[in-house]
Amino acid sequence: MRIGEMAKAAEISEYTLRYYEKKGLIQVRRDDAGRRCYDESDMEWIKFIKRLKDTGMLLKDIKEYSRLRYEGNATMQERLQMLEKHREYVTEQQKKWAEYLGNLDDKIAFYKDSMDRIEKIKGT
Amino acid sequence: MRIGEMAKAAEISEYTLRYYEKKGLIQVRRDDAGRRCYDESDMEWIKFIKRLKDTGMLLKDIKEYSRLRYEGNATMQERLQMLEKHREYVTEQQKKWAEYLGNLDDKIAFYKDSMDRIEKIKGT
DNA sequence: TCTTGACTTACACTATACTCTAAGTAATAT
DNA sequence: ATATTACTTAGAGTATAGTGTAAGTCAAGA
Repeated sequence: MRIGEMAKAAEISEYTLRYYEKKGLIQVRRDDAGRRCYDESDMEWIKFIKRLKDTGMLLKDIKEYSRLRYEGNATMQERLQMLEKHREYVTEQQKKWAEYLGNLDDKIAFYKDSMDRIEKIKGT
Repeated sequence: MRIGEMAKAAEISEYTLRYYEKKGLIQVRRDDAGRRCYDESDMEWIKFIKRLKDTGMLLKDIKEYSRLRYEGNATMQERLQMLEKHREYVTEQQKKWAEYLGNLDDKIAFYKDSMDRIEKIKGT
């Protein structure tokens, strides 16, 4: 798979794919002409990067995880630790969002109530 | 309350307070010497801005909400609509985080299982 | 062979959100 | 009176994460 195909399949721009590679997040094989060749494992890895990023992991941390991943099985323990730490972060974020939803609902209820009162006054 | 005090109370830097004001998110009264004077209602507003920001609302959208807020009661309907739209966004984010937590747990389980297998092989 | 299109590189530019500096003013403490 | 501190402004600099451009290479079809 070359870069254009990969970009479409993974829903990520070619620019971003090259950028991630330059940053050290992805390592890609080249063909004889020097063009990037992606395979299924690259695809999975890119999708995983997207999830890490979408849940607030910074590229510099994803890069660190990536480095360990390309080092192989010996780094499994470390990677597991990173994921468990990130898991904590994710559950914290969930709490935050739940709390915020409560706030927002209160605010919305308050607005609705205020507007009802205004309507009532107008009606009298 | 002057800017230094406000910054500490709201846990936000003086730089950021000035930046938000310059951007049009906050409108602040000045004293005779031209210094910013914050009151309790500013405090509440600033805390609300922080929550909007923490839940992914862009400053330019917060600015729009702010503009309506400073315009007074006539804009309540519009603000309510913004909040309800943002509420949708927040619940979507919650779903996303829940889904991601599932993925992450699978990945963690997979790592743990892989490491157990490696241990077993070593043991034989 | 020529052209088209997909690729390559290095580097410049953009957006978002701060963060800091420089130069100056005003109020307060010694 | 003077030094210190807290403030003021405009504008520059930083971090993060892309996004786009320019110049050139390579391969495949007409």
